[in-house]
Amino acid sequence: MGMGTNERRERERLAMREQILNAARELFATRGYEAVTMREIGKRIEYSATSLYNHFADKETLVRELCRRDFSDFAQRFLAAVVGSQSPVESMCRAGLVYLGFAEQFPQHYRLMFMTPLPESPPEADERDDPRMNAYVFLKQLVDSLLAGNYLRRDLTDADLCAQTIWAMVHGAAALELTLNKQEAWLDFKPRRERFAEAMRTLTRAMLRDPEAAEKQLQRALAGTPDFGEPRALPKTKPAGAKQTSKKG
Amino acid sequence: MGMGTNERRERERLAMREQILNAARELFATRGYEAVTMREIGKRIEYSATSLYNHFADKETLVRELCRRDFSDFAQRFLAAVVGSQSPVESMCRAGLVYLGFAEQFPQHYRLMFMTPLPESPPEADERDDPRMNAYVFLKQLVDSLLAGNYLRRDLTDADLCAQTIWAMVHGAAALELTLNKQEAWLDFKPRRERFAEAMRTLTRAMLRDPEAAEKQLQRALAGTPDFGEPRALPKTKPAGAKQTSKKG
DNA sequence: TCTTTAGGTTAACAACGTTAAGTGTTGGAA
DNA sequence: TTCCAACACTTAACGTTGTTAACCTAAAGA
Repeated sequence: MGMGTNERRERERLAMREQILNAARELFATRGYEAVTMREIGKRIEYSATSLYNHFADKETLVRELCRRDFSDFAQRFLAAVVGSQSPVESMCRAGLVYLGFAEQFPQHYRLMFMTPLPESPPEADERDDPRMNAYVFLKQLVDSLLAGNYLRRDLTDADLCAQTIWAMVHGAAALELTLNKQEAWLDFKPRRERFAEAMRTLTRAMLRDPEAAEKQLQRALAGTPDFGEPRALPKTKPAGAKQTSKKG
Repeated sequence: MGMGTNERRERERLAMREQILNAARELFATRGYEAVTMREIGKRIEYSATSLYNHFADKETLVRELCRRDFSDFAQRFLAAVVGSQSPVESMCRAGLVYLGFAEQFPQHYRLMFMTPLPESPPEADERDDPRMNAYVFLKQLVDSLLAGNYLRRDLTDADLCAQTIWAMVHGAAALELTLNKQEAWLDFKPRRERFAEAMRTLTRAMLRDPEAAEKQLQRALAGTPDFGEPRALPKTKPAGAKQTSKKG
């Protein structure tokens, strides 16, 4: 007997791991990384704080595993957003709004993913080139198709430079608001929808050969994004990669 | 006798305050806010950590005072950069490069100023509307002059929206690099100069009526910015505002 | 039945920001 | 001169943090 014992233990171990991740996700997403303590995460799942260290080397690797999943979730939103799109220009408009919508709906995730310096965590081989895992790869493919279709201004030839410019614009529009989170009365910060739309318009007007046509696509994309919604936490995720981040791997 | 006693004490008190600020500035600028401890700042000036609390309520207000001065220094760089400028368009190009250059030269300061959520510190009355203290006011005045001179695209009418779009673009270009600080080999991050130039080109092409003329101004401004230089710490500052941030004010 | 091992616990550590309590020194008043 | 109050500073200490060490306990395999 005891044949399936190891399997069962492995299953239980994985379940515990998921419990930790889900509890941590919820806490981090509402109060931010630094404000959440290991003891608190432990209490949430009715374990002692030290037992978390059986599954994650430290707080940092715990949050990195969450980020890893979020990056994957993030990338897949782009893939989903461009299905049915009729031109690369339309895809670009939709993708931009997906980016901005993500930052708005999941601000704490966004903060961890793009506003906190990552400590030495180069993506795994399978994450590096897969647009389902790495949104930058998706963006670059999109720029490639814009280049191939001669949609871009003639002097734009470097796909990486274009991709990074696009990224910088949407990141700026998203991040500025997260830093100035409070309603700073003196600033007259414009409503998100206006700022996001103008950011996208800036990109299309600056980079595309036919900005007028792009304006129509942008309006359609905006209309198809009914509302960005309230900030919340990402839903729970399933193991996915099943990576070994544990100490006792 | 002892007539000037109080004055002398006040002077000594202020000198100590400056010592603390200068030590803190240097430490924060090289290792970042969180990595620096109060004990360490104290040791640097050969005092105990607790004596810092005679001058600043806590670590947070200490760093905020540094930020306050940096904001002022920051704003004055813009004023200095546009003297001799022959058109608002030229001013815009120069100002953009000043912004990006600042972020590059003083990355830790930039991080504190624009990438860390500020805790409830509305600017003082004299900082709110003075372009020497508040760079946003400078930027908005610049946009106003662009609007007044009919340099902007006809559908751009809201000065705040324009200013915030410009800000978002340059912030994105600057901040992305600070988050991805390591040379992430997989990303093929373009050299700063290329990315910054393209960010400015994006803005001028998207917002100005005559992008071709702007391109010339931009090239001139780029040529006038020989090199962004290496990251370092801001030089020491003099009391300036002489605000009372101390506990025993 | 004994041993090993995985997975949990409580206790403890070092470091942090910060506060409390104690120590001189100094300028002015009696 | 003597006393006192204010001040600048120091050392101890507190409460929390992330993390490690020491211990326990139940279950699997011999």
